[in-house]
This record gives sequence, structure tokens and C-alpha cells, in this order.
Amino acid sequence: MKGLGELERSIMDILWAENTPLTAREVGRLIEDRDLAPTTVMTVLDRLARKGFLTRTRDGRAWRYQPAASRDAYVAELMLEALDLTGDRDAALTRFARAVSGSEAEILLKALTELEEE
Amino acid sequence: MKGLGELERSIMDILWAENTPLTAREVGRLIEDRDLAPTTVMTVLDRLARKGFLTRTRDGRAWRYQPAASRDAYVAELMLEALDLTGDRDAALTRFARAVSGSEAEILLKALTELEEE
DNA sequence: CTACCTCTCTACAGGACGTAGTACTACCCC
DNA sequence: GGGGTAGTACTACGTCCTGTAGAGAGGTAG
Repeated sequence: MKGLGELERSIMDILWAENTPLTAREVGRLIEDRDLAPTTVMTVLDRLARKGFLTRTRDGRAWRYQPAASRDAYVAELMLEALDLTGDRDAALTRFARAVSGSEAEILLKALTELEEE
Repeated sequence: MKGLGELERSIMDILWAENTPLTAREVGRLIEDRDLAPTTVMTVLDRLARKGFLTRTRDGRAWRYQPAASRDAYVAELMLEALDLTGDRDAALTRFARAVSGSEAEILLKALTELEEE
């Protein structure tokens, strides 16, 4: 997988936030802060689809885009990918465990213990 | 932080593997597979130092480079950074917990429970 | 002095990304 | 049915990062 650029991530954020497929125009409207040309949005959506981050289906002449995977799945995958960079996964995991803050450590702990019970 | 390129990572790997500071020439010798010009290695070492991944100290006319942080710290930081991309950290963490394989889940679990006890 | 090593500076090509124009088609309203 | 509107595909361009390396300068060792 590859990282996303700034604008690409903004657009993914929008699509992750909505749970319905959007057209380029709709996405464009939701990016208020920047004044982007419609074609810019379209180009980026196209690239994201090409990279596999989005799927698109026809709606009349327009395309409707939606995320291929949830944001959580994306983030988890990035984390696993980072983990793959090391030779010593255990050490990295230990360090990671120490680095997450208390409440999050509990989330992790809970998820892990639930896993064990299954 | 930013990700590293291919060659940059190879070089970091070499420096992480040794636990003594190396000169450009020494690093060059350790990258056997590729036939790189010495200046190439120097340039990349320089860039890595500039980005904060390496620190360097003089040794005669030469510089000796060594990692500014351990690989584990780097990996853990990348993981945290990925985690920061999401709005819903809990969901991402839960998903991550499910994704790590069994033995690694135990490492994590152990690190976390040790944390709790402290 | 001469060959050599190492440094610093500069350069260049390729790819990713932000950004957008152009040209073409389909549709709606008057 | 003609013009505006929306949508598409294709092309383009500047910038930054990275891989790769040459040129030139200044020590160092015979």
C-alpha cells in the first residue's frame, strides 16, 4: 500500500465520514475551505479509485465513489505495515504498547482479551 | 515524520544492525547487492542526518553516522502516526488487535499487563 | 609532489501529488 | 432545437522527494 497525499486524505476523510457514495460534485461541495476546480476533485477521485482506495459505480452519467475499505481497516493496515519494517516485531510491539496512552491501552487490552476468550 | 525511501531504508537497516557508528565508506561496503557510487551513499547519509534519522560525529576528516533512534522506536512512532490518522482511535485499535497474529497478540498483552501493574 | 580519500555542492531524471484546462457528450429549459 | 450545465476522459505542468552521481576542494600518505 502507499500513503496518501494531503488532498487525497481530505477526500478520503469526506468519503469515510459519509456512509453513502458521493459524486465528484458532492465531494467538491464538502471541501469548503479550499476553492478547488471541479476537475481537480475528479482527478483525485479518479486516482484514488485507480489506487484501489475507492470503488465507483455509475449513476446516470456521473460516477459515485465510495471507500473500498473502512478507515479503521486502512489505519490498521498501515500499522501492520509499519510493524513489518522491523526485524524484531516483539520489541517494536512492546514499545508500541508502552507508547499508547492509558485509556487506549485499555481498549487494546480489552480487544485482546476478548480475542483470547473466543 | 516522513517515510523513508528504498535506499534510505536499506541504509538505516545497516546502521540499525551495527551498533557502532559507521563511515560512508563502511556503509557502502555493506551494501553489496547494489553497485553505488560512494557519493551516492554519502548523499543519502547526509539527507538522513538532515532529516534527523541519523546523528554524525567527526572522525578525522570523515563523518561517522549512527541512528538517532532505535528501529523499534521508529516503528512504534510510525504505528502511532498511523493511528493518528483516524478519528476513531478505539475502532482502529480494536481492528489492529484482531489483525495481529496470535503470538504477537500475546506479546502485546504481556506488555500491556505489565504496564498496568507498574 | 602525486595519488587518493572524503567532504560539500550541484545536478538531473523519474514518480507522486496538487492543481487545472480542454474537448467532447448528454441533458434540461425556454 | 439551441444554449447553458454537468459530467467525463485526457492531457499538462509545477513542485517535491528520492535515487543516483559528477565536479571541485582540501587534507593525508607515500
